[in-house]
Amino acid sequence: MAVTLKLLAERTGKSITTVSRALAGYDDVSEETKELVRRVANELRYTPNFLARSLQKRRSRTISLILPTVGPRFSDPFFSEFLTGVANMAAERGYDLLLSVQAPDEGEMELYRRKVSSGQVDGFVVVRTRRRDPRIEWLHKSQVSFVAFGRTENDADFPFVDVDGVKGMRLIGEHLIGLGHRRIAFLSSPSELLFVEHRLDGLRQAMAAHGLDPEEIRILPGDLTQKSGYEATVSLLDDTNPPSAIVACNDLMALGAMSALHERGVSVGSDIAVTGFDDIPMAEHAHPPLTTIHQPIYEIGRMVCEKLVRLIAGEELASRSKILEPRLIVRSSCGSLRKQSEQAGG
Amino acid sequence: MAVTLKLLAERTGKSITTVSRALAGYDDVSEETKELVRRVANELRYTPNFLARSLQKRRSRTISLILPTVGPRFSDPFFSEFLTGVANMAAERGYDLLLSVQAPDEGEMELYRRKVSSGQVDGFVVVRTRRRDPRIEWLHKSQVSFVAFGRTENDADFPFVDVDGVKGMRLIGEHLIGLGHRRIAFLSSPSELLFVEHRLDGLRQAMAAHGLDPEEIRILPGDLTQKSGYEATVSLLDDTNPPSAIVACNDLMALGAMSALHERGVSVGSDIAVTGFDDIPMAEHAHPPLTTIHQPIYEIGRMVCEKLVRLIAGEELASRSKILEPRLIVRSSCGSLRKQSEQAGG
DNA sequence: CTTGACATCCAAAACGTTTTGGTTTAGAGT
DNA sequence: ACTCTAAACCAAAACGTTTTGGATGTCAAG
Repeated sequence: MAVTLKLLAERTGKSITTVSRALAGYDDVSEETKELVRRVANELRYTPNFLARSLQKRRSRTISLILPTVGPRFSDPFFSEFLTGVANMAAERGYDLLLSVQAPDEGEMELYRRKVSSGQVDGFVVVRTRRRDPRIEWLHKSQVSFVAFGRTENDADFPFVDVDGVKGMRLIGEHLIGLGHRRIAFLSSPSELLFVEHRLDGLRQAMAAHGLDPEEIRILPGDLTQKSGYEATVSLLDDTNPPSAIVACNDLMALGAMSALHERGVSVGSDIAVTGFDDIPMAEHAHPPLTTIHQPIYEIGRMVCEKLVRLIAGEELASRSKILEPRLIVRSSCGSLRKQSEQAGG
Repeated sequence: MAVTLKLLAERTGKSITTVSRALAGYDDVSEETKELVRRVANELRYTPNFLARSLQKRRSRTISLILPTVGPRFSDPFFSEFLTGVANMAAERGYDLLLSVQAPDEGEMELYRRKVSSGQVDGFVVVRTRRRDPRIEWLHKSQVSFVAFGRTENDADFPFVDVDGVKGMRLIGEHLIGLGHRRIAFLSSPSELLFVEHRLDGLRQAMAAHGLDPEEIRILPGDLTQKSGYEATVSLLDDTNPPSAIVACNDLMALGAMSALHERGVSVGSDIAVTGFDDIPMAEHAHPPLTTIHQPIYEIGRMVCEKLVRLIAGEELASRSKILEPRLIVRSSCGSLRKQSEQAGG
């Protein structure tokens, strides 16, 4: 049925070894023979059996990405773009991408272990890193190739790509303080995720740098979803002394906040400032467009994957880790500068 | 290094055959031996080599999803949820998911072919079906297992899951006409995608059912992105006789339209009605919340995957295809009923 | 004592590659 | 005539499973 080396050997009158080596381009095969083999291989549309090859080479040219979902359903606007970056780079380098979904529980580590010891994958892309991350500890200890998107608290030196969240949120803070905001609320999320901590730190640094007390930041819990941004904001509005600026730790929560504000008739941009973080596609088209920090998420996906492929190939990485510079995108959700001066003038 | 059947055989003093059959639960192995083998396998943390097993069984227990991206980057809010559905069901059934990204060009079919003939995957999930879809033609002809999300024009009877777009958009049409709208614009996209055609048909049917001329629908080109919804709407607003309702063929375009309307100071809901299709998470939190058609996208992912797994296992499918009933979600982007009556009263 | 049935086990082949460790042949050098 | 080298080739082993087709031993029935 399938076209195998055996068939090619019969058709060319050569041995399986020779056919194999001809296709692989070894120079102990004559030019004529190579030509012949290639021709017949093309005619019969020969495709090497991936399983047999991987079994023998003990390399599967496959990388794994295990998505730590919380509920059964989740919706991360980042996800598709990051994944496309990873998948595109993987394809360019001749790798395949095996995707799994697994809640961060007891089963999680077992899944990692099995993927490795079954010979299925050569390495991992780790996403949504946690403060103390058992995945990274295990992968590091087991000497399995991996690259993370995000950092952890344990000081183990492992390869990762991340955006400088501290600096990013400092930029947001500076921007808001520059616009005159003093009463700031921060829409947070479970502190298990380290990047949230980074972002809050950045905001605190900006406060401190301007002689303001970082303790004055009003911190509200959330879980990164629009819904939780909405709910947190509703509770804020019932307060006697509501903040003049709402700093959300991601865009989704910022959009939820804006939704609550609209509902209450509070005008975003003039009555209150709202900022996000991530610059998801929706941010630009929100109403009003959202001031936020841009993360080049597609590029990050590519970088993570490229590092991983290098690692698997045994190359030395010039730099194990890379922290990207954040970029402040000023839109009108904090009031445009023009508006500010108008207000000052009026 | 790795724990193999050979090692287990040595440790238990049995043959490789017996160890293999013990673990597989055959009843030509004594209970004691099974117990012994299981114990040792657990102690040594034996994991079957996936590649060797698949090679021998000629089944990889892996399904493939090849994402037909347009540009290098894309952002589909559906994607993450659909994929999670597929991946979750795959995991439940003991399957893995291999993800690739490939533009719909010459390379596309070659990729499908290679995945099959390399023995890498047992079947495919096909997404974003096109009117005449070479992927489906080829898979059908080659007798490869696959399930599609969406239909095609060619009448080949293949398994798919889809939402009844005609009916969905008819519901939207009825709703708008019931609210008194007559001048309707439709934000379309390249007609290569069949579902867009279905949706337009539904709108036409609603018009015709109420004695209105379907030809009166003003159709504007687009490409399913917010940006194109925005641009189409801007061009509409420059018109002398702008429509009273904008029907977008998906939510993203509807959000782009709303963004343009806000910018021009047109009030969505009272001055003009806007509708979407899909019910992405953002729709609920838009300003105003978007009236749209709900698609249970996570469930669809699960259904598609389950059908595929069944097909691969050689089970007869009770129903090869499934067309889901659409559900109209009325929010306030067309004006709330209360508002309507207020207007009437004033 | 033979036969058959049954329970338990296992050697070898197979899946399709790549790698190892050769062999064969022709021609050059001495 | 002999050895050496280089070019071209290939048989067999290996990767780790599962399956095929027995083999062996025990016990009961005849």
